[in-house]
This record gives sequence, C-alpha cells and structure tokens, in this order.
Amino acid sequence: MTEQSEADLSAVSSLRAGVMRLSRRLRHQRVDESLSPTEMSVLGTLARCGSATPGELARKEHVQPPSMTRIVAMLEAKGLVRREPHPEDRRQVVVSRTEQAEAMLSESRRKRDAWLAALTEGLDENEWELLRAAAPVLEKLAQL
Amino acid sequence: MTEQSEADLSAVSSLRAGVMRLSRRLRHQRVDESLSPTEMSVLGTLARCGSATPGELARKEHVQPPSMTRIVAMLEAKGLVRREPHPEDRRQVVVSRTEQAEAMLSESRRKRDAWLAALTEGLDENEWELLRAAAPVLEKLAQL
DNA sequence: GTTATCTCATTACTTACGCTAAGGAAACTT
DNA sequence: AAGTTTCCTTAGCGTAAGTAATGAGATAAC
Repeated sequence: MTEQSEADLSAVSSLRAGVMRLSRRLRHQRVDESLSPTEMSVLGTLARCGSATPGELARKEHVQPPSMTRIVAMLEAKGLVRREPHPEDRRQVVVSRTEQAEAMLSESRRKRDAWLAALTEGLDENEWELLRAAAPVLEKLAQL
Repeated sequence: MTEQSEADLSAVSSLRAGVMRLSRRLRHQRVDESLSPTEMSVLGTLARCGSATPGELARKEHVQPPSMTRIVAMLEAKGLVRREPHPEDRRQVVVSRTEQAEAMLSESRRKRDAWLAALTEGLDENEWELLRAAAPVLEKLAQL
C-alpha cells in the first residue's frame, strides 16, 4: 500500500476524525468511573501478558516511563495491581494483577454490556460487522 | 443488534483499546503542531457545515460550551476562524472559516500524505480495506 | 409593560493526564 | 574498581478538558 489515491486520503482523514471524536466520548463513557482509560488499558494488557515490567507496559501503551510509573502507582494504591521485585534484575519491577482486579473486571463486564447495547443501537448489523472486523486492525495500527 | 454475544463483547473491548491507543498516538502525529486535535476537528466540521454557533459546535464535538468558547477563541487568534453576530439572536455568535484556514488545510494535506504512507506501511491491502470500510462507521458511532 | 425565567456565550477556577528533566540504584564494561 | 548504561522513580510543568458562576439577550407570564 504505497499508492496514495484520493480515496485513501479521504479515508485516513475520516479515520482520524472518527478515532479522535470517539476517544473523547470513551473518556466519559468509561465503564468504571474511578479508572482512567489508560489504567483500564493497562489492566487489559496485563490480562493478556500475565505480568510485565513498567518499561514494557510503557512501550505497549505508547506512554513515557514516568507516566507508567504513576499509572502503576495508582493501580497499586487501588489494590488492583501487585509490584514485585524482578527475580534476576533488581532494577526492574514485575507488575501483575491482583484477585481484586480480576473481580473488578468481571464485575464491570456487566456494565459494559449495557454500554455496548447503547453503543450499537444506532448501527445496523452490517455496520457493526465492519467495525468488528476492523477492531483488530486498529489495535495493530496503534502498535506500529 | 440487541443480542450481546461473547464475541461482540470481546470485539467492543478490542475496539475500545485500539481507539484509545491510536488516539494517543494521533495526538502526537498531528499534522500541524500549532493546532490541537480538537481545533483541527472543529475546522473539519466547519468545512462540512459551512458555519455554526459555538453551542452547535460544542454539541457536534461532544465538548462542553466553555471548552468550545476557548477553542474558537484560539482559532480566531490564529486567524483561522471568523466570529460574526447572529443576524436574529444577538446572544449567539456565528463561526466560520477564513480563507487562511482554507489555505492551511490544503497545505497540511501534503503533510498528511507522508503520515498516511508511514501509517499504512505496516498493513497489507486487506487490512487497509477493512479500515477504510470501517472509518465512516466509526464517525457515525462518535456522533450517536 | 414589567418581571421572571431560560438560553447562549463567556470568565474564572480546577482537575486529569500527559510530558521533560533529573536522581538513585543496579547491572554491564573495560 | 571506575565509568557507563539501563531501569524505575521523583519533581515540576504544560495542555486541554471540565464545573461553577456571570452577564446579556430572548421568551413567557402576569
């Protein structure tokens, strides 16, 4: 995909606007009021990876290390995350979720159901299918 | 789309994470350093609507009126937007783009080309097609 | 026709969340 | 053993949003 057609340009413009607007709304429609979107995202990442160091998390979330330090500190203060010394390298720290995070996440899944219903009410089946197919690509794009 | 399958739940979760991460990156990859993403988005909205009042813009961008007042003030200070009294209701203000905004937008389109190339380099044709198809739906979703 | 209420834009203040710069401890390197 | 690098952290700052309160103009009620 090296050729830049006019359609591609307008598509990327549309994508950009859509992502920015939707992200602004997501910031408010958050399922758990006490957790910021990035904190939520970190818990999701930990769900996939099991555990990770702050540096790894910062790279995955595309955030600077100091920001991740604060996010991890917040999550630890809320009892959602555990910080343990790295077994081999004592500079590093290993972050993992607590049982409480597990419970909180499954609890918030019900709330997400309601939000999802409201979200997709305005979409027809075809539109939702398009979005579903594109979601993984969006995630890939965010990681490039 | 009222039925909430397990696949739908995981899809919305993926969509959420992807949008949030990508928006964070977009915030940095902005084509014009001097304009915030929302300011850019407002210019885009004005391109579609021609002109609008601050209140209308605030509703469209899902931002509180005071924020839109400040955004419009910024844009006016940069000479990208014009504020004129409403012909019928003197409480209201009509905001429209200047010729300078027109020039700036078409100028920044070239920069967007380069960003687009870098953006889609890591995607194959099929992935990009999925994204292209989903972009309008994303915009619709953001407006619901 | 004056008073009350409502709406729109604005001002002032606060909050949220990112960043850069700088520090301290542990690990490599020579 | 001293110097350099890497990782996390602390401190301080900037941006962009939000809430609460103000003022001016429109609409409604009496």
